[in-house]
Amino acid sequence: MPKISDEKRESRRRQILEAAWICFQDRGLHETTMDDIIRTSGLSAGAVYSYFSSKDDLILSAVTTSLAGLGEVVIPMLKADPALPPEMLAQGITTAIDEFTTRAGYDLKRIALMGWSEAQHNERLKSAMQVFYRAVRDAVAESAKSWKASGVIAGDAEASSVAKAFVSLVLGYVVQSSLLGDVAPKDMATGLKHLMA
Amino acid sequence: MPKISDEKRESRRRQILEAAWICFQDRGLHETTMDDIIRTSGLSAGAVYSYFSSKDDLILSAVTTSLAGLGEVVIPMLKADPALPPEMLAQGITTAIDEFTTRAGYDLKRIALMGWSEAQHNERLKSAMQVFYRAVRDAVAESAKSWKASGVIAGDAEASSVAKAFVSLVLGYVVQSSLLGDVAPKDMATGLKHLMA
Amino acid sequence: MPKISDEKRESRRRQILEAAWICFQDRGLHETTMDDIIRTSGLSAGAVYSYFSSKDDLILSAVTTSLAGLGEVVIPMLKADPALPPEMLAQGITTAIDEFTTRAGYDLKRIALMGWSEAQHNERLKSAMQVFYRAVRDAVAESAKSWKASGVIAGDAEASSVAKAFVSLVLGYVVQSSLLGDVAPKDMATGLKHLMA
Amino acid sequence: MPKISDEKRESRRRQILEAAWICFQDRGLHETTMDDIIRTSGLSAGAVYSYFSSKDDLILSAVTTSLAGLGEVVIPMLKADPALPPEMLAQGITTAIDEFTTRAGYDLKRIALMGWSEAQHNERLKSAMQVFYRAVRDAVAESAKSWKASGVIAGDAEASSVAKAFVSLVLGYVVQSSLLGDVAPKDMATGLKHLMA
DNA sequence: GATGAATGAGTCTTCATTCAT
DNA sequence: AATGAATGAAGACTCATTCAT
Repeated sequence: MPKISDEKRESRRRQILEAAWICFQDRGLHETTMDDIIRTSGLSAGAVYSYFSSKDDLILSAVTTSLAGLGEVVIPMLKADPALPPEMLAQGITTAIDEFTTRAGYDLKRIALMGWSEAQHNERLKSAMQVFYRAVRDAVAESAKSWKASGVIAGDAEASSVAKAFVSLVLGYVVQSSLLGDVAPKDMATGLKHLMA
Repeated sequence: MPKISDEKRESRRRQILEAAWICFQDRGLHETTMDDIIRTSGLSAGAVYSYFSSKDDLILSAVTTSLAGLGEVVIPMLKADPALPPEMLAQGITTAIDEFTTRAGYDLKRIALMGWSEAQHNERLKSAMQVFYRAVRDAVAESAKSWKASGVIAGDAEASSVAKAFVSLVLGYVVQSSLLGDVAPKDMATGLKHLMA
Repeated sequence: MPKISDEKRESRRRQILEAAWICFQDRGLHETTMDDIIRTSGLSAGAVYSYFSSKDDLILSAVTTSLAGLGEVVIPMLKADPALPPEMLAQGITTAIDEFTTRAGYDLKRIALMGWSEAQHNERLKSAMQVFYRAVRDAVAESAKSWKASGVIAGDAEASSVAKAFVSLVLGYVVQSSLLGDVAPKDMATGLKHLMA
Repeated sequence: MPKISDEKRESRRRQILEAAWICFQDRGLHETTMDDIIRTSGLSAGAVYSYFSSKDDLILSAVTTSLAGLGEVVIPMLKADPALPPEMLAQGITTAIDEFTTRAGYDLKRIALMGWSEAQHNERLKSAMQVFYRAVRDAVAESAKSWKASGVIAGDAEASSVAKAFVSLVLGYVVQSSLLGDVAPKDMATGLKHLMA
């Protein structure tokens, strides 16, 4: 029995994660049953369990993997040199989120929302998410320093507060988009700009 | 035991809701069992079910009641005349949220977060939440018009985009507060002000 | 507090029994809840329990009372002198059953059927029903003796077997009527007559 | 544990049905708990539910399967050519019922009785039973035509009424047997013969 | 006598996980 | 390696009955 190749393993994991995303966003993290995911993935129960040790593991992986993918898109934008000005960054990040999260049949934004909720009483998930969001916020704080240096914002502004407010704007965009569905990246950009005028 | 008085009924409902809030924020909406709530409330299963017809009903009531209470605090602030300027409104609302949501033993902000997640696949809850958040956003849009009129923001600003951005800031505050825990109303106020400078 | 009069008590019992008949025939003996009966009767739980000590008691009373009422109609017919000939008796009894059991909103035949089923594992009810049906069968056996005496049937016929067959015909009429609904007393009379020709 | 064979599946279903018959006749259809059946079957809850989707499904299957088995014994007798004369048919069918229904530890006649009762408020069961009993009655009507043709009964007899009366006799036998327990196939045969003389 | 809110044991059913094949 | 049938603990909800008022 030859060992399965690494690519094969990776593609199987992906296949299961994809199934999990679909089910989770359809039914919620805990209302989704392992059987839902198993059936959607097209694999057997045993197979799924050989890739993910438990449902909790699958939840953690589903949320953090989606976050990591999003990070790959967003972080470079934050590290752009020269730093993008606030309203362009707001539009850029929210647009990137929209583009990255909107998949065939599901929307990872909603998975993120579910992850925040789940993290309230799941320490492992909470830690993983905190690492991610703190990294994002730190990168925004760096941008804030550039903004101060280049005179885009006041020189006595606190980078950390600016970063917190900016991150709120983005997180709130995800909430509004998932819950009300009538917001666009443009709203964040122009709204912020006018609020800033 | 002849007919119970209306106040008594209301206080019993409250007692159950209080128990539900504690359990929900501790264990999550679906990870909480009815037995958890029943035990925490100090009542019997039958009694709880005579006030709430199902767990779903209890989830809906727990989330919407907490939202309604919050609305009573926030809406007047939005309707203040003359309208509070943006950064003061941001600080005022986030402070009010903190004060209203922080209870003995639990934090309703986390219940809100769970509600957003649950609303993704619970239409009744989603509708109820949409009504609330749209009302809030509409009120913010009214404030935005005042801001335009009084020259606080540009005359050609779109009130709706300004409202969407502002609401994002507040919603994002709730997320950041629940997830990272290191944000204060002051951050939103000063962050916004500096972003606006 | 003056004791309630006997007529009043009797009419209350009747009221509850009537409610029980309606519910039982609608939902079945065990699928009917005490609350169904309580609500249908228009009385309070306590009131119903002051007339019937338990649900089992109510089931027993509902079935036996309906049987007793039926007996009052059927027994005289069986004791008619001179005895009615078989096919007229068959038609007479089944017609009487139809007339007695068909009430506004329910049909006691169905209650009888439920009683037979319940009696399979309810000894008290079984005994009560056995007393009734044996009495009926004994009366039929008496008629059979008259039939032999008057030459309507063979002189060497066994009255007990004739009675058993005749009673089967009547019981089977109840089953067929409740289950298939397309039988009439006339069918029993003419069917029997032709089978006898 | 790869796919189980069809025979294995069938035998497992049988095992559960057998357990259900035992419990149902002991305790009644609704007084029997799923746990009773589960324990009696020797399987686990999950296993039982993988063969029968609900208690209702199990009730329906228990009753209709027993009916179907009985049909396999009785229908050939009704279709015998030349047709058996009435009293022989009566004795034949009731004897077949006795032989078929009496099992080690339980009696399917009682299950039939419970089925009739249950059918009063269970439409799916009612339909299934109606199909069966109508088929039986139609076959009896065919026999009645033979009887007319061969002069066993009057030429102007109505086959349908004769069939209805005959079926009543058989159904009533089941009732009397289950309720009073002192009837034998012979009683139906001789009782009918003498009633016919 | 009457009321009806409260009790809590008991029921059906689900579902994460395992392991014999 | 893979399969999917089996497990059984746990969960939501019901309902006969009681008893404080």
